[in-house]
Amino acid sequence: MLDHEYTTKEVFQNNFFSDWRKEMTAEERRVIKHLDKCDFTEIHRHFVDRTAARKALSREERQKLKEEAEKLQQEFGYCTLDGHREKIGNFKTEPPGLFRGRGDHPKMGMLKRRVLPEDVTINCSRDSKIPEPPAGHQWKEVRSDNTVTWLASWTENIQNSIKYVMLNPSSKLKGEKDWQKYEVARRLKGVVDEIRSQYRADWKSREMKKRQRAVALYFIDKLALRAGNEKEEGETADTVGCCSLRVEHVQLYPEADGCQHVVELDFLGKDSIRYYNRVPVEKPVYKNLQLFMENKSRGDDLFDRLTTSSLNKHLQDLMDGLTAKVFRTYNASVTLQEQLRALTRAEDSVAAKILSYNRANRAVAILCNHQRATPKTFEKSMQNLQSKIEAKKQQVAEAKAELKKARADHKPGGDDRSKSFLEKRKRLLEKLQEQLVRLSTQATDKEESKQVALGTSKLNYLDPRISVAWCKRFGVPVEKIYNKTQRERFAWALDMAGEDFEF
DNA sequence: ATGGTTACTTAGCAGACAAATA
DNA sequence: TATTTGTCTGCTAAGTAACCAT
Repeated sequence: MLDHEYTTKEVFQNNFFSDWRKEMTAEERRVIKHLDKCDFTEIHRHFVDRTAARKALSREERQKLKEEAEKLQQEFGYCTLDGHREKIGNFKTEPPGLFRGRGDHPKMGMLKRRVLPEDVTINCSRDSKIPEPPAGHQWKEVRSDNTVTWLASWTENIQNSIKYVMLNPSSKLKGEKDWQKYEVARRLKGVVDEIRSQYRADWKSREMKKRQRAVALYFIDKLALRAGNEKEEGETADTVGCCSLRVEHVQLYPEADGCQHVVELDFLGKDSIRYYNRVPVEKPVYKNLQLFMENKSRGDDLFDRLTTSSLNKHLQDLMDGLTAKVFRTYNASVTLQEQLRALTRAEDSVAAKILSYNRANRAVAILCNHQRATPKTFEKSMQNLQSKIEAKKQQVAEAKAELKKARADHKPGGDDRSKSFLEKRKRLLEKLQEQLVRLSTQATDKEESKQVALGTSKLNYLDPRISVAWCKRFGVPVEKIYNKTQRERFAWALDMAGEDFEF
C-alpha cells in the first residue's frame, strides 16, 4: 500500500497503528511505539517482487495457474437451486487487509480481519450436500432458510455489517428479480403524470412536511437524485442524497445564466462522487427552498421534516411497490428510449448507429451522475487515434488524386481496362472515406466519454429490452451492445423482447 | 418516530486477460 | 514473438429499503 496516497493520511496512519498495536505481543508493544519510525520497505519489496515474478511466468506456468483456478471455480463456484446448476457470484471470502474506504473515510487503515470458518454461516437445504468446513474447523452455523437468497454469510469487522455469498447475475433468480425491477418502473410510467401533478399541488400545501416531501420528490424525479438515507456520523464518509441534503449543499440564485430561479447543488454523493449541477427550477420550488433554508445554519438538514422512510411510505400509497429509487430506474430507461428514438437513423451504418447508442447511454449516465476518473492512458491513446486520422486523411487525399487521374485516362467510350481501373479507384476512395468517418466517430465518442462511466447505467438502470428491441429494429447485432457476460446477465431480455418492445 | 438488523442492489477501480500492433 | 493497448472481470465498498422491537 506504500505507493498509495492514502497511506500518507493521518487518519489512515492512526487507525492502522492503533489496530496494529492490538495485534502486538507485550514485547513488541514495548518496542514499537511510533509508526513513523517503522520501515516497511522490505515487505513492500517482497510484494513488488512477487508481482514481477507473476508477470514473468512462462506460457506453461500460466496455463497451469489458469487450470487450477478453473478447478476451484468448478468445485466451489456453483450451487444447485431448484434443481438447476447456477453460477455463484462471489464464492471466496474477502481476504484480510487494511480497509480502504472511498473518500474521506474515518475508518481508513483499520485492520480487516481474516474470515474464519467459525465466522461463516451456511445456508442450504437440509437434505442437500452440506459443504464441509476446512479440516479442524467448524461453521458458525448451518441453517436452511429458503426465504432468502444467500448461500453463506459472515459479519465483517470494520462496519459490523453482514457480507453475503450470492448468485451470479446470470442466474435465473437474479434475472427474475431484475425483470421485476423494470416491471415496477414500467408501472410507474402509467401513474407518473398524476404523481407529478400531485407533488406540484403539494408545493403549496399548508403542511411544511408535505411541501418538503413534494420538493424532494421533484428533485428525485427531475434530477435523478438518490433517496439519501441517514447515516451514522463518524462511521462513514460524509456523503448525502436527496433527503439528507444540508443547507450548505444548496445555493439559490434569483437569476443566473439568463435564467430565473436557479438552484445550485454541490455535494458528495455515493462513493464520495461530487454532484454539481446548476439548474433553473419552477418558481414555487425556488420559493420553498428559500423557506426551508430560512433561519438555518450550513450544517442543518434542508428537509428537516422528511426521512426516506416517510417518503417511501407516501410513495407506496401512490403505487404498489413504488420507492424513491424506482424514479431513477424509470427516468434512466425512459431517457434511453427517447434518445435512441431521436438519434438513430435507419440509413446509418452500423458504426454510426452504435455511436448513437453510446450517446443515448451517455445521456443517461450524465443524468445519473455516473462518473469515472479519466483513464490513465487517455491522453496517449487519444494522440494515437488523432495520428491515425491524419494518416487516413492523407490516404483519402491520395486516393482522390488517383481517381481524378483515372477519370482523365478513361475517356467516354474508352476501353474496358481503363473503365475497370476507374471503378476500382472509386471503390478504394469510398472505402477509405468510410474508414475515416469511422475513425473520427471513434475520436468523438472517446472524448465525450472520458469522464463518464457508461457501464453502471447499462447494467443497473436501463431495461435491456429497450436495447434488444433497438438492435432488432435497426439490424445491429446485439453482441455490439452487450458482451458475453452481459448477454448472459440479460438472457431473460434477449428471450423476451421483440423489435416492437416499448418500455 | 427511532434505532438496529438484515438483505439486497448499485458503484468505481485495479489488475487480469485478450486483441492489436510493432 | 514481444510489447502495447483496450476490454472485461472480480472485488468489495456503499448505497436503498424492508422489517422488527421499543
